[in-house]
Amino acid sequence: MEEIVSRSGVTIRDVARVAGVSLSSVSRALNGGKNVSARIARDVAAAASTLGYQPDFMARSLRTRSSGMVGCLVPDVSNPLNATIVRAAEACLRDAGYLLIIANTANDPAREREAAARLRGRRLDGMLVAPAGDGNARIWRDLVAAGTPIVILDRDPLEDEDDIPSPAVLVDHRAGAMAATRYLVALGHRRIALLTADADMRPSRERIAGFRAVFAEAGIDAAGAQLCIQASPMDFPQGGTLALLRGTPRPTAIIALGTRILAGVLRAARDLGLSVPRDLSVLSVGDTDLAAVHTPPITALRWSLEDVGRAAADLLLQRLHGVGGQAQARTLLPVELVLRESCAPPAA
Amino acid sequence: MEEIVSRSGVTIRDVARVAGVSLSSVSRALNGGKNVSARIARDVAAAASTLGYQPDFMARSLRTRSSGMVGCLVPDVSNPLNATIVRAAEACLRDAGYLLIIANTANDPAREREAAARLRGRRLDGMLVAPAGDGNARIWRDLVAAGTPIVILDRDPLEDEDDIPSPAVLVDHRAGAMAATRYLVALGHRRIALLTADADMRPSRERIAGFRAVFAEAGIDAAGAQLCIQASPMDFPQGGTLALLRGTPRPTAIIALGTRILAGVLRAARDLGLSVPRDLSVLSVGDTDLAAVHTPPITALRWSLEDVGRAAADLLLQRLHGVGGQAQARTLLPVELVLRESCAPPAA
DNA sequence: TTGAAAGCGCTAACAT
DNA sequence: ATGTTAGCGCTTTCAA
Repeated sequence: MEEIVSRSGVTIRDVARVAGVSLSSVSRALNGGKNVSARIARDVAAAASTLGYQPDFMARSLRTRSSGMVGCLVPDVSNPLNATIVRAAEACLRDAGYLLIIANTANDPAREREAAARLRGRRLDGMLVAPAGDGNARIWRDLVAAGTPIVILDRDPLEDEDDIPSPAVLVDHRAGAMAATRYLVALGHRRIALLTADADMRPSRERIAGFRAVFAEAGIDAAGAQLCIQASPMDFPQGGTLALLRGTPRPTAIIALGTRILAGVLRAARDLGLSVPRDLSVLSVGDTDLAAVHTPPITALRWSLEDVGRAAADLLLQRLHGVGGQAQARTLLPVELVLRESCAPPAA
Repeated sequence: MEEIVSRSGVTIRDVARVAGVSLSSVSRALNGGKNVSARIARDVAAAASTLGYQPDFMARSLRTRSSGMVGCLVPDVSNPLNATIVRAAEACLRDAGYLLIIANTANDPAREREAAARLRGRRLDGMLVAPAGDGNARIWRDLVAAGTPIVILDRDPLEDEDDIPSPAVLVDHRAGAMAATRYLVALGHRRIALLTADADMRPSRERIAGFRAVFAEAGIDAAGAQLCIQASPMDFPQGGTLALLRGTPRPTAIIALGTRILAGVLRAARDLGLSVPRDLSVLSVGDTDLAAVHTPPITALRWSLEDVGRAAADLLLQRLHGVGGQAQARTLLPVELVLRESCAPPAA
């Protein structure tokens, strides 16, 4: 089985010539394999491998109007959470023969528009997207209308002209936040602060809603539920927490939305000489090394990022392969509360 | 300036018809703009925007033999270090009009081969790659030989047939490791363990070399330099460290190569009731939230991942745009020692 | 300066 | 079952 390295530029024509058959026979043999005699199949395979033939996807795409590529728009791949999602999605899509194209949007609608425009001419077969905001829904709706299958990642599902929501992978942040808040309330906390960098995206919104719902259902004075929302000047987590913890009355527990925030909270607590959990209970939304390894280890809300990526890829593949009709257009992933040592009853 | 949303399928032909000019004039007007009268330029622009024309990159690529895409092969995007590099590179390349395609190789040569094969037919204009090992050099050399510009990320540079090494972005891990080791030695440590999950890739190799070099140059008994290399069963960091710390004599300081390892070390120290830095000094190679926020904060070796990504993208763009000849084919990035509170003189 | 025409490499009718 | 032909949408000679 000899193999000559292709110096690029071996076309289907060359294969046809070497195999002594027609162009289309080669195409058929190499693709479907339908309506191809054994002899031709064999000769073509031999010729192709001898020449080191590699089909040209550009040309193929031009004909078939499908690129074998899927776009992925995320706020920021360097965020470990997103990165994990992307990796899982990439693995699924790769196995199905697709290439993943990533574009960072920095949660910036302008960037997102730009990316959408740039991807439009590329004939992407589908998109995984975490939209930056609602103002931008139009650009996605356009893509949807143009027939590009889209799967939304943990954001509000878009609705098309017929009010059919696009497929989406959602995480049950509300239930998670409720579990976390209930846990703190059960420990005796009545002044709980929730720190977040945004309140607009679906995940934060849902968490905040869950947080409030627990206060309401428990009949606790809602004034105890402090919301600290602060679009991020770089030092927000630490600075914001310092301010919060210096206030009176001080919250006895803090729910930190995200690794960044958690880091700030822990730093601030240390700066103030507050001991966790004796002086302050800390609960992280999102489980990372930082939470798991910190001293003391931080109780955290966790959900499977791999599952998010996988589910998104599956939903998309389902639509790409046209299976299952409209079934299972939505996936809701559970959130789990990982009990560790950062929460305790408030000091009397 | 009215704008009608394209329902996809607006070709250059349509623009030509609407603008009342020929196909080629549109192409010229839209691209170079050379040899185009002002009138035509205006009419074409108007028509294009009215129709919401988007050039078809597939078709264009077929003609020009360049896809406007760059591949990026990394072991694992979900590793925050890689992810940061990827993000920085993506930003640079995007600004230059390129799309980034990522492929995870899991440091697995087989995967890498597969990815290389899959990307070959796509006419990628270039590649950023962190090769998984040396056995695979051939597949890259083939690509290089076929004319695809490649930039190596923090791995041994490949050499082509004429022994010209490929462009590469290297981090000065050896100097970093030396600085770290010297620091510990200066504190009085004589039994220092270096924990790593691999010893083959360039970064680890260089660090180990630096580590040993310091022992040699200081004339310290090399037996004090304990190397703990362990390809990762999932619990290696913790388990391996436990074993190490139970041994006699126990190392008084540990250098942890990577976040994963650091997490394991910290966990193990906690399990054993060892206080950092009183009973054990810990130094992290690679600076992350975990190191910065831990109690106590961990002294760490840091280098700019953004710079790695940016430098790689720049090197590649330089070659893509054919500027600068062969100049500046190599970038060596510095490593910095961030002093924090996890290292102290060993207990007497 | 502009237009006509020839492909890029491939797939998919359509004949045979 | 196999071959012939006509494009996919674009850029690029080559004439005019």
